[in-house]
Amino acid sequence: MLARNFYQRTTELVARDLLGKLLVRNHANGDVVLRLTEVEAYLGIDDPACHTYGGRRTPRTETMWDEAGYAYVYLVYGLHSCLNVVTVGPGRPEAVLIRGGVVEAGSDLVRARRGPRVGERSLTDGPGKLCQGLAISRSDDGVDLCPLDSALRICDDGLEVRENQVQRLPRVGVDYAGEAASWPLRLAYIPSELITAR
DNA sequence: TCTAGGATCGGCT
DNA sequence: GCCGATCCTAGAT
Repeated sequence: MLARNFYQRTTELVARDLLGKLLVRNHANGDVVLRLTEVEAYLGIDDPACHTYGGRRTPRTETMWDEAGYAYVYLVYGLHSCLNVVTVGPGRPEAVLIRGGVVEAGSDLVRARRGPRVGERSLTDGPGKLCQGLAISRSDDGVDLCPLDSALRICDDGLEVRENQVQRLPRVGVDYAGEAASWPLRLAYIPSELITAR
């Protein structure tokens, strides 16, 4: 279980340390556990790709301006939800977008939500897919991730992610942000069995 | 009010 | 690899 102070650090550090952690979703229909494998950092008012760039403060982004350790969920393209974790603290509207993970428990439930024809690999390998599979929607915006009984929380089961298992890549889908689109703020966790070169 | 555009996905070529 | 779906959000009028 990650405590508040885990999130009250620089966004890049939080993003790095979220890799390999477990996202736990409790729901009336059952629980789902997801191992986080891909995240993306959004650095607040100085980041042209971020929703709060230039100090923008709107009803949608209100959660980002508040305390760290809360879920910021928004809708993109009018149809997909995206889950973010708010970082740093009040007045510093930064966050980490959860882009992908691997289902560790509850795959039947995820499959039921994602559809029978969806392959194992594509169950939760994108921000919108992940939210659909875990039944995360706009109504989860502002949910506190820190309480032990939270319906949405992030746990540490002790898995260590070494530096050579972390891939740093440009962010996706933010070409409008100019040079900031190429900042290497997308972090991917490469499980050791997939690392061939060294 | 009105309008433009989007932190994506899945189907099709 | 390309393209359309789809509707909320933010900024302009």
